[in-house]
Amino acid sequence: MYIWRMKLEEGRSKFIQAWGSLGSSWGISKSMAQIHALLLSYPEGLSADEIMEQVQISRGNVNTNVRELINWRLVRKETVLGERKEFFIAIHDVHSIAQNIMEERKRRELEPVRRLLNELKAAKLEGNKEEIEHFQSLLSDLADFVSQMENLTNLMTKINNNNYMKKLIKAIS
Amino acid sequence: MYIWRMKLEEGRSKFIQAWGSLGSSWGISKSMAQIHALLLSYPEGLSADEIMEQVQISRGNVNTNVRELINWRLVRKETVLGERKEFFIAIHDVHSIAQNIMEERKRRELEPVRRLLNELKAAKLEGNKEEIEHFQSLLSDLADFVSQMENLTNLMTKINNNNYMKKLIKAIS
DNA sequence: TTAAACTTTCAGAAATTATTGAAAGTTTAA
DNA sequence: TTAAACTTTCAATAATTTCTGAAAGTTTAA
Repeated sequence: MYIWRMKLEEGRSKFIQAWGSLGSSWGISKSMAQIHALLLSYPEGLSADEIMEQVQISRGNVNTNVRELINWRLVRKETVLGERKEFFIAIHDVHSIAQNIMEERKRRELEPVRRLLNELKAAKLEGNKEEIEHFQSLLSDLADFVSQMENLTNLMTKINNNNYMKKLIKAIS
Repeated sequence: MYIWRMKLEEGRSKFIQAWGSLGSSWGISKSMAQIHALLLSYPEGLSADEIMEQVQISRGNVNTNVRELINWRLVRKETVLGERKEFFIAIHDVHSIAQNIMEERKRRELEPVRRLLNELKAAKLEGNKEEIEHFQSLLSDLADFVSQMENLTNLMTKINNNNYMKKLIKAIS
């Protein structure tokens, strides 16, 4: 692969831009993904003004999306002694990032499915016998699938904290 | 849990509606998710007109989204002897569904990340030494994470075809 | 061939989601 | 207290995504 020279700032900015468009395909707003990329790329915390400046977005947008990143536990607020304003610093440990994203997605995506399936499973259906059987077997298959996904995300958490487990997974997969 | 009576059609329609809104949070268009839910709930294939009717969407929308479902390998075209029109039938096996969704997401989400990371890794960065070190260690951590996700999706494929493996996962997680 | 039956395409409209920016709210130092 | 420094909110607007429907394209039967 050809090697070229690049200013750190240029690399960072490429990373921020690219992470932003990737965010969209992950169902995350561009600004949120860009702020996250920016904060990941800095060892230390940045203020709202610095984020506005670097990502070129409004104050309101920074506020909203930083709050969201904090909800996802991907970013923490930091206060610096003698400074009035708040600083925002990313969680830098990739294992924690992965785990927090997984947990949030489980909560947002898997749990509503489970609720729906339980609701439908609880109903006594009336109509064509074969069609009902098909529909109910669909419901039960989906419920199994959801459980399996949950097992798998739990497994991922385990892997993250355990190098032996990581090797085991690699070996059997 | 209280048990109430419900017509099959009503249950199906609830399922379609709910799957549609879940689709949105999965980054899938509502119509695509609804069509998929409809087709999953029928043991046999449906024509474009039947889909339009049941999901209450336009012909163009059906055409676009059914094509997308076929790209994701979640639906197949079917022809019925003596019928001019095409029918669409869902893949009903939940393991295949899961596997195809995983593969498509891997392709769409993980691969672009890998490309970005490789591009940045290949550059010789110039600037503050500590900041560069931090940035590069971020890149390498992310690359590790991507590999681990890939291992995990491969593992999922294995699990699906192997009941022993499924139990193993449940046991260790 | 023709024309009926069907599928595909795509420009414009509608719906949804993200962003701005200014006003309101809060905290702190003096 | 006051006022400066900062954060939050949210109505209006912009950007993006999805959907419609009519026209163009294709296939098949006669």
